[in-house]
Amino acid sequence: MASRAKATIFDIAREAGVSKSTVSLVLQGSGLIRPETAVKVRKAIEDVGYVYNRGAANLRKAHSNVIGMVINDLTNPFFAELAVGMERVFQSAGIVPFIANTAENPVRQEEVLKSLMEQGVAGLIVSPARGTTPGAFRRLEIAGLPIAFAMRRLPESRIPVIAPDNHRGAYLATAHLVGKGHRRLAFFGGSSDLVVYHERLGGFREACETLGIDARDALIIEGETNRKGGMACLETSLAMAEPPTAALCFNDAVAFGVMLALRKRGLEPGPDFAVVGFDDVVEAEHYMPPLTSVAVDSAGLGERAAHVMIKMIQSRTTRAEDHIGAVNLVVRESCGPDRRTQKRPAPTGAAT
Amino acid sequence: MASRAKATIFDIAREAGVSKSTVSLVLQGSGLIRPETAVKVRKAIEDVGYVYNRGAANLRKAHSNVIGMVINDLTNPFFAELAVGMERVFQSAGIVPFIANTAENPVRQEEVLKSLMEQGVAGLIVSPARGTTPGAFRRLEIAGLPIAFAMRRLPESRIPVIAPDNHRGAYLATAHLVGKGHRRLAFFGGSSDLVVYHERLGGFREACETLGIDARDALIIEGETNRKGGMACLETSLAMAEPPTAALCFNDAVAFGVMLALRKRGLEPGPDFAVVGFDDVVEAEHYMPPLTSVAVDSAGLGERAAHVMIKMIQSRTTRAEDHIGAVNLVVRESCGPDRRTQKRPAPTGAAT
DNA sequence: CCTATTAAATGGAACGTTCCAATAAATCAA
DNA sequence: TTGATTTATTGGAACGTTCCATTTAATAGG
Repeated sequence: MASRAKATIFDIAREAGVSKSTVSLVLQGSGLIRPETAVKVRKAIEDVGYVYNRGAANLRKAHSNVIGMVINDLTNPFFAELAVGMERVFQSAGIVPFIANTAENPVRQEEVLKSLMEQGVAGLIVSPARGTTPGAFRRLEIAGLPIAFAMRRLPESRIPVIAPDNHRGAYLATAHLVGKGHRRLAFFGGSSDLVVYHERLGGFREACETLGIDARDALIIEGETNRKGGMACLETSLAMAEPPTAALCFNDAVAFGVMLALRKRGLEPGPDFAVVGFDDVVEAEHYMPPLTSVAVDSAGLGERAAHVMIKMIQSRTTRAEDHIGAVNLVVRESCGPDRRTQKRPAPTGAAT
Repeated sequence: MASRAKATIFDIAREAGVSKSTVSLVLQGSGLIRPETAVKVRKAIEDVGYVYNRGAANLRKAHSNVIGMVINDLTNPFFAELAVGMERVFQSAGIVPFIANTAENPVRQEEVLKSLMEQGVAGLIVSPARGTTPGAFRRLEIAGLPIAFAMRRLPESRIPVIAPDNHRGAYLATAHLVGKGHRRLAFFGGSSDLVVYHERLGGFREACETLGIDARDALIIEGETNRKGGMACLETSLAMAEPPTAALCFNDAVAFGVMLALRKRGLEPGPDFAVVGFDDVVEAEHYMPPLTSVAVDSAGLGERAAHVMIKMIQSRTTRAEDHIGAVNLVVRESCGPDRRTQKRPAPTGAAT
């Protein structure tokens, strides 16, 4: 109820019988003030119910202590993990991370970015929304604000990126399927407006080529990056003359959709059709059957991104090296051997 | 690279050949300035690469335009939904919501709250971390800051709450199980340091009583509110002399764990043991079998909470009515009839 | 006991806005 | 034309800090 006018350092000063400057000094933990004075002041701070006004302080101080994390989809545990990882390291560095969600909407992203700038953030970590225009960050760049991309990157941009090794992940997964004897491989889900898509698809293609598999474009089926998209992909693929026997999915959500659709058709994921996901979200382990997936350690990438940002801020630069995080294929039970090729002669050996 | 000293309204003023006051006026979209002047100024704003300093503005203005949303676990899609719902309405009200995660840690929560206060937020929406001490918000309350709790409440507190009707949800779910013929009902997961737990358990108990079921305390098994907790609960319950035939789970995660553990024992969730969850997260629909659960519409509650907050801010009050959101039981396939009681006479009718 | 040195505390200007009171310019009524 | 009114624009003070240059107090050196 009360809400009497907010207390300022002047109120503290009066209460403690010192000057405002002295109060400011103890607020900053300066060693210049006599311990007994500090105690006195701290008591006054408590008594008047003071809350520090960081906005006023930032008016004078060179840099603020808040950084913005702009996430494209907080609802996706995968990105939420990323945010949580970042938070962890920022917290222990005395930096306050504010999270904002763009809901995969570039317009919203623009607004959010503007707000964060106005708030005077010291840096920005962004997982850009799908459909972000290449120039969207140009203004922030020339303003000299440290920015890093996490998880996703923009087509042509000099902004440092912290992301998993999508290419290699896809390669590993594809090789795994080939090792199981599959020859008709599909790539399900995702769309070409995402750089990640090209990276993962690139790994898939390279693996096919290297291992002597014919990667027909017809089996590369774009789609939504969720369960629904996965279901749709499976349906179209099975309607083909020569349907695939296995699929690498753009992400786990797509993979779950594929498994759902298989079940609906009375097929058993694994024995009847091999599916591997990407991201290795927590549910992957608990699904029926447990999903083979490429683990990317998003929390770890978040931590990494936070460290990069801290370094950028400290060295007041806007440049940093990219960081490509290691991935590893977690083999579970969603990939049986190909029943057809099984009877045929041994698979071709892998080059490289 | 550049980062020449930040442009201020004075720079704009010089560039446009007007006074700083004029610039301030156009910045606020005042109707007092001549349109042509406004255009001139806006051009200058663009030219000098100006970014508004909200910190400086807040120094004068009564209230800021940012509100803080403090979430106990962003990793849980359930709470993430809540945040997303709030964001939606704040955005369209010109309010910038900053999300902070406490990771269910009261200490962290304290820090986060402090930061948000220092940042000068206009209000706070909080889903308090487990183990929050009753006095944790006392200071903020007496500071006269509008606060609302979402999803969770604190034992004794006058702060308004926006939460689902946990009691009724649990009642409905329990009645459903009884309707299926079950007589030995268990309540799995959760712990008594959560108010929500008491609410849900209360609904369970009331339903048992009303429907003439003997709710033995032995069958109320506390546990972690995740898959692991669910698995543990099932194990302990099956080790009993007279094990239950059905369970209401504290939330969906617990329910998933229960189903997992059933499978592991060669039992089929549904036919062999009925399980119902709470929250109705997205996976519930897609699980094997699809999980019967109490839907709470967290995004809707988030929107509601945001509206309440906006009203509190506008009417500069710290009081508001609680809002208890409707729930509804989504019946899917995880609850078969009790095989044992099936052969017995018809179940007792429900009173009330 | 006085001066030089160090330690503590202080006043004032500055940071980038908003808002009020005041001015200047334009319009109107007579 | 002149004063009254309205419309646009402006200077100055204030907001709550930090930081620098000073002042004051305490201590040491001779």
